[in-house]
Amino acid sequence: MRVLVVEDERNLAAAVARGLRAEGFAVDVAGDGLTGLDRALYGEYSAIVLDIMLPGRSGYDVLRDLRDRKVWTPVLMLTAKDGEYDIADALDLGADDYLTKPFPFVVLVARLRALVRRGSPERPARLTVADLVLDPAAHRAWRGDTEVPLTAREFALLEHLMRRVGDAVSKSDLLAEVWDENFAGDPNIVEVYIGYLRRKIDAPFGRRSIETVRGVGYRIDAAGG
Amino acid sequence: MRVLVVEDERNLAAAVARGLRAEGFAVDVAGDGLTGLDRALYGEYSAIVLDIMLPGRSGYDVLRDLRDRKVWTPVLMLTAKDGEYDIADALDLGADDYLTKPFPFVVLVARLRALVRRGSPERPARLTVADLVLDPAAHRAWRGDTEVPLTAREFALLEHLMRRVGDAVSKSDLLAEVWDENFAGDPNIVEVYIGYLRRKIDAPFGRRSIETVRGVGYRIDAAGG
DNA sequence: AGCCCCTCTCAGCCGGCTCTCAGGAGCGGC
DNA sequence: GCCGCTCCTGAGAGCCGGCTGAGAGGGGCT
Repeated sequence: MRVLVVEDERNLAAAVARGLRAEGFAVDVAGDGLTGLDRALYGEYSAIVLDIMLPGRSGYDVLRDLRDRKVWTPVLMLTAKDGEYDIADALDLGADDYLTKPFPFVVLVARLRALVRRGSPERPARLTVADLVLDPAAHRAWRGDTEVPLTAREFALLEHLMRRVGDAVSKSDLLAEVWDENFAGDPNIVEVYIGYLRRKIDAPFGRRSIETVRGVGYRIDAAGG
Repeated sequence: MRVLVVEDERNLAAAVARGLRAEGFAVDVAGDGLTGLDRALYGEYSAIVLDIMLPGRSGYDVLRDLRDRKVWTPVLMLTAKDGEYDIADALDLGADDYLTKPFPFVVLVARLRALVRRGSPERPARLTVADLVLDPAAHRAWRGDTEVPLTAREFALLEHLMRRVGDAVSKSDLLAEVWDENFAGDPNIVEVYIGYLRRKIDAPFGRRSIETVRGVGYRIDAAGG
């Protein structure tokens, strides 16, 4: 679940990013309209949080550009209370939801989840590979009939692998999309989390669904191991 | 994921090639417009990174030639800042995206990924020669119905030969593209790995798909041996 | 404040992949 | 038949990639 936050107030942006990450989203931040537009065009996001008041190019303009270019990623607009900008215009332009600052963080999360769920109706609500089932909206996972509790990070990693069933997904890909585009830490973290996942969804069930493709990355097989 | 980089500044070309390889792309480099055009015409690329300022034949010309000949591989143009060349012209000619030098490497990667995603929505087909099957995305190989486990190097070598079915591929070509452009070690390594491959995909099945072309290199025949 | 859990770092271990080397086999030329 | 060159192959060393346990840091909840 990848989210782009376009917000120039650094403190707010950082707080939102931190919070969303804790909720299991992968978050990119853009500090102005231009970079925001750029990222939105070339990244693959489940949703975009877009401030209206932005230096350079307003949230309006960014949104219009996006829709003009046939990018239909769900957009949640952020507005200040003063009402200089009209939220109705934004909705006309193709925004999917909005929030007035200041807002409780949990509301943001709830709306985002709703957006993501709505925004891709053609996508099945649940991911299934063999007897592995993932419900991204509910954030729950099952192996057969037994539910398996996963942490946010574990869940994001498993979701990512399951969305690309059959493909060998490179470690750098995983780092970029489950962690952060500019993740600077030890790439070993991926191995660590693969290990956690295996101990939760494989070992107790005598399975082996996550295969290591040495020198390349990891793969979940359609057969399900 | 195969990418062609057409760039005359050797340092930049090498740096880009190295970086992209680390990101999991297979990279070919051409140092001038003519060889660039040649490769683009006869190679099978997911995307092309094309500098505009090139000796011999400019990136413009290369792009025009390509499009004239109905080659629609996504092209990302590189321009220097001075603006002697107009990027609008390039886009008119059928470029898909552009970057102004100098650029952050991550941006290049992101744009390339976006290009590849847009440009080839259907999953890249499997490579098939007789009953030999290779799935580059999944990184798996089969002889008939039985899967054959290959190491990263073996896989790259076989993929390379299969992409040039029927051609005799020279040892130096293989060294440059499967190993490294500036590979310094013993060229005998190719023979060694051909041996490994034969023992995995041929010997157990009583086949002989990799033929030695003495004094030239190796060839996989369309008939499949 | 105290506790717990999640996340991430670090270091050590292990297996096997990659590569080197050298001797032998095969092929072609004379 | 002999010689030279190319290719093949077995053995083995080194190294790298991946796995794991231990533990620190931090945030949230009680």
